[in-house]
Amino acid sequence: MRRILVTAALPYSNGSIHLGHLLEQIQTDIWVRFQKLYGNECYYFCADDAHGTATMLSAEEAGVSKEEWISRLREEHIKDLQAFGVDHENYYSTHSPENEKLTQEIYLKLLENGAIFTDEVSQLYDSSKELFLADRYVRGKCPRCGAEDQPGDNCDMCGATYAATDLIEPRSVHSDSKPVLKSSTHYFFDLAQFTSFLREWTTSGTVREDVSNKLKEWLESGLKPWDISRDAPYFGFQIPETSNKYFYVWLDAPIGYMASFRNWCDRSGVEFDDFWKPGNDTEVHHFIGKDIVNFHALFWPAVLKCSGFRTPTRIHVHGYITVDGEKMSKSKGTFIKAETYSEFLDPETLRYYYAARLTPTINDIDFSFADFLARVNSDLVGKLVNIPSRCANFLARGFDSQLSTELSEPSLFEEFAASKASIEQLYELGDTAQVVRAVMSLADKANQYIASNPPWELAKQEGKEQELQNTCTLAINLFRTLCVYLKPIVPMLVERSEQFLNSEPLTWNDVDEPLLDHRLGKFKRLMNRIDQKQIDKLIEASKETSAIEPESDEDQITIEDFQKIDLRVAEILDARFVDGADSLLELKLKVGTGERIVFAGIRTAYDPEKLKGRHVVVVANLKPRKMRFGTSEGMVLAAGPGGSDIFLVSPDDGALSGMEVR
RNA sequence: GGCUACGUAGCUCAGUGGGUAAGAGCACAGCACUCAUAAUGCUGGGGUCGUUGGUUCGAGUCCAACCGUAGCUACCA
Repeated sequence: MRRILVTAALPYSNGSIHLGHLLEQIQTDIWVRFQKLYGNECYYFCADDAHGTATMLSAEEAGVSKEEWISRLREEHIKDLQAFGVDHENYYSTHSPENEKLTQEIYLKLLENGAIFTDEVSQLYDSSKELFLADRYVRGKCPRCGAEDQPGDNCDMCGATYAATDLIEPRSVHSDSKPVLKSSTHYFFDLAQFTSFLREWTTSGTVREDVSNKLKEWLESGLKPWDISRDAPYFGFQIPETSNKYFYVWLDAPIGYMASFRNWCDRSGVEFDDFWKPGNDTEVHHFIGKDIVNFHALFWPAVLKCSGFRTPTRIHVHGYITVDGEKMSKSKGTFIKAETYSEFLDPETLRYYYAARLTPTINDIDFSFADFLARVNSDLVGKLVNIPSRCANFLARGFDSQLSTELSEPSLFEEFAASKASIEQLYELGDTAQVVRAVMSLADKANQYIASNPPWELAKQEGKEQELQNTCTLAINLFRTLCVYLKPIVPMLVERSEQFLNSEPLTWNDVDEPLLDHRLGKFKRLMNRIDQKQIDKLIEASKETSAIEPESDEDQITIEDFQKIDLRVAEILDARFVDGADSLLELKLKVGTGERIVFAGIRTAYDPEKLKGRHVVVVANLKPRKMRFGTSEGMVLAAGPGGSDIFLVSPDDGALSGMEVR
């Protein structure tokens, strides 16, 4: 049995979890769940990355303490990740006593081993804010192409790279003031001492070849000292024996992996040293995005090596996420937060889609809504869930949900089991795209089997009862095998399937032994199809209101157009649920002297009892519309994206039913 | 600008050390079926493999240049 410690990169304490974080967290979670299901000892750790200038300034802007700020975000992050079934042993924070202790211990080791030195650095300084400015926080005209408002490291317009001091008319983004050059002592880690170690380490199977090729550039152009200190004010850990120097956030961030683990060791009984001291046969795996390879595959192993810890077993690097072919955009509604996603769509659909797209390469992954809809509906609902759905009834009706004592075609069951070894390999490599393809091709075979031994025909024939039961038994067993294979990817769907199978939680080796002579649970719908409308709502809700683009002429209406709409104040006389409608409430409205019935899609946000007596605004001359539940004679106005965020428009006190609104 | 990757049917991808006539799933069209969430089964159309040039008896595969996309470029994290 392997003993494996796994980490995903630390989300920064400066914003919500979004599709990008989820790609990595889900990828890692799938890998970990596979290892556990397979029978290995595997632990998954993460944390919020709390330090740095950005969190410090955000807290200040929000008017709360830094501790309050990061603790709020951490709570939110944990909640979001749990909704997507991401199951960490511990989700900690880099701003923790364990991390401070480890960071200082490691620093002192580096110092003791002669890898730390100091040097004077002159850097742009915002004297009104009394803050040294990272290149990112200085903007000005590009020295090459003259483009306005470019950051201090490279130009977004022409791609030039330069130093912040080269910018024309530089200004601090914090105060708009002109920065001045100021000198200060910085602490450096002498990375060059580890050149030959890193050359060896990066080419010994710890990273894929494409990643090590990229790292060659760093190694061959000569490793420079790494600046690991920042001047006060800075949010981080203070460097021992200094009064105003702090550790750069990227020094303590990866140490946060260890700290999160140590914090958990203290309550779980697992030995910290088993995983972090050299000479053990345990494994450490980091999952990261391609943007932070240098920190994890150069700085981090060198720091570990120098301070007497073991180095990672493997660094798994993934690409970036784009949405419909473009970078996520707040104004287009493609900057999708975890919370918004889970409001409109089943989080597990994202797990499946990501799994279907993830390979071990650093290629970017495009979240294409059309592809997403098609894959989830066609694969999970049309193929997989369809199998029990088409057999369960026959077993329930004729056989009291009892499986037969033998399989009609054991060879087919064995064929499914024979994929086990190759699927293991694919999971281990992180090629879940191929796992999904392999499993879906098996699901096709299961459906073909049913089509060529049609239960609905057997059910009509006298004396074919045994054959019918056997056919359905095999189909259910094929489904069960597929559940085992997909369990790391869609654990919640498989859990519902386990309830139907009326069996213990499935384990990897269950694919070898069929479930026979066994009573199934009641079959319930295992998964719902995705409706395009849900996606539309998700995009709408993700659009930031402040990012609304100005209307074009064609979208504008005249005052005459507007006057055609008869808006009236109405009093809600009665409100009640509509049977069979998930989102509708039936409202009885008093508009002036008349009464009318309006169906409003506000059930997810309002309790009918609380609506009685309330005044709202209604479109009074809307053509009545026949619905399944009755005729709706108007429309009440409300704001918001939907779900629990619907806000009825009400007049101020004093307005009377029937009054015109204009 | 430099570096590392990527570019194959409408979409997502597979194409082993260059070698039969470029594959799969989805989407689309036709047929069949009606157990199943308009699910399933069978059949079919669709590609100058980013562009140009080169190496070779032979190139999607190797080389070069160019175009496009992404990331990095050590002080964003």
